[in-house]
Amino acid sequence: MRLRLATWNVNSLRVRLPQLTGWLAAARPDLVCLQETKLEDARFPRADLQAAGYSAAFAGQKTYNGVALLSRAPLEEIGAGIPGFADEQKRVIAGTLGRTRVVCVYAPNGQSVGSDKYAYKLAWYAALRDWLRDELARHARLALAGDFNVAPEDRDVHDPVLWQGQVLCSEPERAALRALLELGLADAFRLFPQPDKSYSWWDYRMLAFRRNAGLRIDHVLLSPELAKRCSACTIDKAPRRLERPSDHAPVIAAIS
DNA sequence: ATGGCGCGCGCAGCGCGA
Repeated sequence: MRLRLATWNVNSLRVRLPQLTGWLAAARPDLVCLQETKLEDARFPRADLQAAGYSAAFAGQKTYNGVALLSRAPLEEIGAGIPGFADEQKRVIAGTLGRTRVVCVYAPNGQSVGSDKYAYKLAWYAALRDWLRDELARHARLALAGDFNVAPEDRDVHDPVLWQGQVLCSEPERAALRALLELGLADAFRLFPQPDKSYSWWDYRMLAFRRNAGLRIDHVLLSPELAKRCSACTIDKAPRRLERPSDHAPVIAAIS
């Protein structure tokens, strides 16, 4: 099994489709988790992606959220949402490729610490953890990838003092992410030596990308069976340099 | 710095993202 697994928050699939197809041709991933497609399912560009060599499974809605899985080989056991967690927001889609289970997530942003959206974020994380515990029991080879909207540690934050206690960096959010790691999942990016100041998201404002004022909030988490087969994990900053980019860069993991 | 950008919606300017 050789698998190149990627995740990318595209911030509107309609706008980013040309960049996505260009990136697919250049990076040649086998499986891609997309977030913030912002498309109803009837508007999903299935034919364009088929022409690019990928079948798709998707769960979308107008304007907000929306997730998809792109795969060179057919996916099975496709399911949207977290079972038992009623949620109008399309944030989760899962599928199985051979013996590998892939769960694509777009975690809630949380808006600000203490807000209703922050409470929803923590409840969503608790439901995700409970479900993943069962999924991991069923699938030794499991990848959980997406936009987690949490920077795990201060080294994942360009200015930890500025961000201390803020949404995306607060201790309850970091604890929620750690609870996933405590199920046995490994942060693929940290399995390898990485450059300092590696981030996956940069604000559109304040020349943040040029200043590398970013956060690492997009992650690929791997079960032990996949982690021991993982040979690399990198953030591809090239798409963030294009005209009209997504504010997120893709993260790609190689599994052998 | 506490705005600034970019998206969708829809046709003005707002809600939202992170």
